[in-house]
Amino acid sequence: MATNERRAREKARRRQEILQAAREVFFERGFHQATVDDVAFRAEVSKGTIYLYFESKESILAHLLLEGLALLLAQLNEAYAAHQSLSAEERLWRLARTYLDFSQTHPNYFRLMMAFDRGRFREQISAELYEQILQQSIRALDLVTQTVRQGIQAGEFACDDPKMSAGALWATLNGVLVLMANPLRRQMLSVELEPMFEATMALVLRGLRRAAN
Amino acid sequence: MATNERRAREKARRRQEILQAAREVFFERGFHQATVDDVAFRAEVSKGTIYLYFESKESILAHLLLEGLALLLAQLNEAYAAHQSLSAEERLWRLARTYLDFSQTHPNYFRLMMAFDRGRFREQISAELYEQILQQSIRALDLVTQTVRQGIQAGEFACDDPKMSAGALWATLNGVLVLMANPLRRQMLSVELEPMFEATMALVLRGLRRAAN
DNA sequence: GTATAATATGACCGCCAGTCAGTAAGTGAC
DNA sequence: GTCACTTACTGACTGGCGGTCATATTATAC
Repeated sequence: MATNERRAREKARRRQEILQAAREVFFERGFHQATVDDVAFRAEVSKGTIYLYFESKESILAHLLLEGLALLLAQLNEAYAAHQSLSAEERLWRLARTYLDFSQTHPNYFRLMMAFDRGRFREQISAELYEQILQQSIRALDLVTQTVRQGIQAGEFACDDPKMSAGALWATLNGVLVLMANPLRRQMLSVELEPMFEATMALVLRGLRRAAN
Repeated sequence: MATNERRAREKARRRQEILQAAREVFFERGFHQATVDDVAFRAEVSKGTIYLYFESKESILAHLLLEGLALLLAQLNEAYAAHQSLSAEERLWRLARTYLDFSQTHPNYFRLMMAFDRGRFREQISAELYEQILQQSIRALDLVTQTVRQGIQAGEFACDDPKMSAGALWATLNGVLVLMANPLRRQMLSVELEPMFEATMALVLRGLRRAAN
């Protein structure tokens, strides 16, 4: 009875089609402007069907966020793996730049990530899904933690808690990216994203270095 | 014709009453859960009246945000003015701690601030109101910039762009506060807000100091 | 070919932000 | 006091949307 398998495959494909449609619609019109009917129309499916595959509008968004996280993680992993021979500081730079790059090439996914910790999202998706997303983002952070740890072992960095330092670094980058995402803010600070990003990274990494250096 | 004055006064009071009701309702039930009818009921006014005083639900929220910003600015100004004799680094600590303190004692206002740069808000309030909010937040940043500048002049800090450094510092604090606002994140990082905040500040300030130190 | 299960549909519901025709209260002139 | 007029307020109503469910359609099994 291979029928069941085929069924499962078709079901999965349908789900992907809906997700694809949602990606297009949400990214084109913005989550709040987009309606579930829009998604249904784009997916060539009735609205009811959407709800056979996802619990809610927010849940669809959450799955898109997971996609984005997977993408980011892949890029970070690549950056992490590719430069084992470099100094920890240089590798942190690469990781950070990968993140910056991601935020620029996939602004929609990035926006989703930044929105995740906030408000409704948390309340409107299932606990498992929520935790899944959190887990993924922790994985990204672990790459940073590992690198910091290696930097400490190599005597490059002077700090006693790599986890905390990694967290601080991560929070800092998020802070900069969010702050600078707003054109009017950039204008008022009269700085562009890249220089600000560079300066902030330099500042924090300087703080991380051994005093000797 | 003092009548007009009284009229204006009454109008202003009504407005304040609505704002007061909105503050209570929004903070109690959350912005999205709360309805305009709730606010109207609490203000003992019909829904229509609400819309005589505010353009939209979001606009009410924006005015609450302005309140919060005023409160924060007052506290920052106080902290800034009170410790002129201390070192720039110590004064940055005080400013940062004031901010941390604000985020804990007025979590609702703080949440509003963090939400401000994101999504709908920007799209759903008037351009003037939007810019007004931005201006206020820039004022807060200016206190930091001033302090950094003084630190440079005093030879405490080694950096060439106080504005950028202040921006970096500000972004960093925001990043930490947002990241650590989520209980599950704290759990996963196994750090509490305060230690993380301290560690991050220490890290950045270390980066700011003259190498000599 | 028929019984059964799996999928899909779209009219419908409840909710809510925002509107507007209508009402009430206040004001100034005489 | 009352009339004309302005200002302030009201709440029933509208349109739009997320989500549901009774019904229809299609596939499968025997």
